[in-house]
Amino acid sequence: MKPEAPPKAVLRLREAGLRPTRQRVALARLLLENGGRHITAEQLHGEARAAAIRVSLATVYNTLHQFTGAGLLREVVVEPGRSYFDTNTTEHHHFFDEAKSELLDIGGDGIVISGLPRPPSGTEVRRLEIIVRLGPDRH
Amino acid sequence: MKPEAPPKAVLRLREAGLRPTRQRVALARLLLENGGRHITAEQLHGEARAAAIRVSLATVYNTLHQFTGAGLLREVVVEPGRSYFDTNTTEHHHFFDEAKSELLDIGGDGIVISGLPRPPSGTEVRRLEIIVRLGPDRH
DNA sequence: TCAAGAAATAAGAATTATTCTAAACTGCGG
DNA sequence: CCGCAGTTTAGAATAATTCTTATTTCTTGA
Repeated sequence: MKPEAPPKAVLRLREAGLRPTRQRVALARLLLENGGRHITAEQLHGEARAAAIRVSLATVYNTLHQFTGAGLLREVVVEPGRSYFDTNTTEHHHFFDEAKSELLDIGGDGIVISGLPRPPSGTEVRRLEIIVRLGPDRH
Repeated sequence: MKPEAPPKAVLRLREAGLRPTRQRVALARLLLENGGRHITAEQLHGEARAAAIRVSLATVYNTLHQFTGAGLLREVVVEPGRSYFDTNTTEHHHFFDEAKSELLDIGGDGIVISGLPRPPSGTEVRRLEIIVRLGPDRH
């Protein structure tokens, strides 16, 4: 008799209303136990395979979207034809290095935007994102 | 003898170093003579067909990218799997209505952002974009 | 005005990321 | 331990975009 304490990932999933299945728990571990990541579905699938987690690519996509819906992840779209998922769900922004196709967080604290018009009637703001696109320093 | 003055679109293309071919001139007219548009390749192809311009989808894609490279257009990426091209190349930002999949310009004047960190070394800022994502007003 | 070479276009195949489908599997309440 | 709703899977399907190759069209210079 050893009443195992449920691992943290299992609790996070339950709180989010998602059944803690084998693959969701495994993916949650990869994602949520290493903060500050920006990862594509293919990359996560690769990491899962590398970690000997048997999970299909379709499930990786499903899971990423479910996590996003549950507020565990944030989807970031900066390149045509590819989505990144950000494990940082607090208010923040991004640098995007176009040469390396790499996202970098810009902490949300201390950033102030003034002069924005109010949204058109019938709509309200869901999220405000700043993307600072970077290229190689030409000098 | 009637020494036709070259239409404006032809001049714009020449300035940009692009040969004024039949299809480029036609697409330039559709795009540049109606300011403030946000259009996808498929949409532009549709408009061209509607205007009885015979042009292939591949050429529409090529042309949009060439125009973007030449600074006549700006590419805006807000949705996974689809690119918009913006005929407004002045400094400005966007509302994105997620329900209608529609972009709206936010004039760049009077918008001030403070508190941004400087870019990582080896890189420099190519463009700064603000995207304000909108959803239906829930009340 | 014409010919030749360079550049551009078109049609369809190919690619890439993602979503869908239908069947097999599994966590969980009873 | 049963059963079923919710999940997962493999592979097919889709959507946007890019590539390939042959053909066509600009431009230049004789």
